[in-house]
Amino acid sequence: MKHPDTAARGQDPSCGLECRPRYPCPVRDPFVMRLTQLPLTTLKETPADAEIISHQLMLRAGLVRRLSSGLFTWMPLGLRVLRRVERIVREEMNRAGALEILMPAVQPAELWQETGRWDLYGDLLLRIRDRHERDYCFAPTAEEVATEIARRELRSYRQLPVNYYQINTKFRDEIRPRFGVMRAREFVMKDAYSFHLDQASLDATYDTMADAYARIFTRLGLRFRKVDADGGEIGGSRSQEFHVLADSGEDRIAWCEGDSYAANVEMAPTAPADLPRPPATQSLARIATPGVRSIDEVAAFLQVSATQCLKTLVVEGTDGGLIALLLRGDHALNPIKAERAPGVARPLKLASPERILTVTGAPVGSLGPVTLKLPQVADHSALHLADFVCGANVADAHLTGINWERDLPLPTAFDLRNVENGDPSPGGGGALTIARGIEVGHIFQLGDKYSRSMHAVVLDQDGKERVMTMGCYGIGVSRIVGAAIEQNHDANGIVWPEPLSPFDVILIEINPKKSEAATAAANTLYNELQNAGYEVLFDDRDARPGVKFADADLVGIPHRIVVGERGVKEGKAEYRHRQSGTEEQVGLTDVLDFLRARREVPRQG
RNA sequence: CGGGGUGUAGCUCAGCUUGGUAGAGCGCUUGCUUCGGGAGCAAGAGGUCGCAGGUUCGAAUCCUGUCACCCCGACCA
Repeated sequence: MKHPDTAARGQDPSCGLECRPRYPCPVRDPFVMRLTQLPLTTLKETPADAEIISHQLMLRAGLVRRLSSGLFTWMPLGLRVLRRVERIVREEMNRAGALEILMPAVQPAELWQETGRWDLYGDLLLRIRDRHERDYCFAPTAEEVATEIARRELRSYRQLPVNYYQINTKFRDEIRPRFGVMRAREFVMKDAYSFHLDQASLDATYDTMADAYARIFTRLGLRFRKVDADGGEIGGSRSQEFHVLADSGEDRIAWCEGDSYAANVEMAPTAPADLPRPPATQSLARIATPGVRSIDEVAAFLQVSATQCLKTLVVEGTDGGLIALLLRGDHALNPIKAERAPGVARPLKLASPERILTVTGAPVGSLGPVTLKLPQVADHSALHLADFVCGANVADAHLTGINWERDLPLPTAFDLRNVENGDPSPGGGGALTIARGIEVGHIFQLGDKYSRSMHAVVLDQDGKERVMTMGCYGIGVSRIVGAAIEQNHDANGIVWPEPLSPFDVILIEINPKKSEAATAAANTLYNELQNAGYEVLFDDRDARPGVKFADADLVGIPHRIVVGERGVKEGKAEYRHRQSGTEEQVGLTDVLDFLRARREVPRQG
């Protein structure tokens, strides 16, 4: 039997069907918005396996439940947040001229074999076999399918450019899922794929997408940065990431206010020092350093700063030999840069301690460039050292007072290290700031990597086949929910930005069984708010006030209206703003006007 | 994959060293009293102690294996 979904807001709840009193008719409201009808399970205690705050709060507030490693069920409140993110993403993608489609989440191996990714993708790809023993995968991304669609549908340059997108579940069999929905194995992603006749068209769409992304994250109420990024395996010339700023982020990004330079730390270049190297003041000496291995130990033992030490890392070379990489003691090797250094094998691989001992005769903790019989590449800042300290290539001994050119020749100079807070910006506008970010968006220019291998062509003006050039553009929809919480919470729980909150307003009635006048006032207000277009969560539970307040704070709905016997006698309700904590008494009949003044436009529908 | 850790009630955990009838707090149910920031009292429901072997008169506890989950690392359009 079908429920007539006709009960208008604010009207008699009767839907014309017989509902037994114990089971109130569920179609009374446009959504189930009464807490007596929505089994919300909040947790006072933090579940043991939740590491970061967003994961803890999502579990405590009943937004998601873990089913298995990296797999989550989105519960009613959480799903509403996810839908709000999707909605904004969808609106802005449509506005930017992209076309929504929905591709299969399960994809045939043949397509992935065409581009070679069936073999290249490795264990991250979840492979499935059907009853006919045919191979499939659960899509971690959809370049192949999008390209397949384009090569079948698009015949003429006149149809270009086209930008297809979808919002769909993806699966990546992550080695280690963690941080709740932030690095889940199954997740919701918006992915878009654009097709062009030439680079100029690709550039235009790429820029349009960059603008759309900025609009999306701005509308979501998030603090974010767009940064230059490494294209990674996906290839292509231009690539930028959008990061939500949060201390728990897995990425580090660097930017400069002075010149608007911004890049992932893995990308930001360092330059040779402007100033000449300081003059040598010490003479070379050899010191016994029994048991001293790490830079920290060396610095402590010799009473020098780590910045006076030279770090020697040994990696495998392209010719099968070893190469020494030299860094200042306090600097960190940047693997992506190191892979570009002359003679270094890709992917970067540190040499094993055993092999280093065999080849150099010295243990890992006692290496240094002086007398080292290996090709050497030095970071710019390592070459700026004077009177520095390093291993003596003999166990338990270090050299001090070393100076370039006097004690050893200058090796090849290269940019090998990560930038650090305060390093000069490549843009020349001052010092870099470094912060942690959560990658929530990534845009790429793919070029013809996929379209060429899959022969995705159109005819140009001259009737000649031209391989289309492609861009792709991703947004981690479910990850955004976690990232937003990382950025917006306090000691009492989540503090949703208005556009993301599962509800616009939470209405709390104090002691529902005590005062008929208060109950009537609360129900009237509830209906009025709904009629005005607000999505209202009505806490009509027969629970103690403290419990309701605590739940309201935990769930984080931005605007709270409390109706109780005390206030109703004076014709008042109480308003509280979740973020600022400010409270005000508001006349029961003034609530709508009051909220209107405090909120952005009530959402449509 | 390497290293570390944990599996006992829905959740957080104790009990295990030294084997002897399964525990606490929170949550849940019922009643009474309460009621504007996570109430009090009383009475309840709820666990084949991850699973499989083994040792033993007897195993949550000891042994072996196995599975799951978590943390660190490597990895990550």
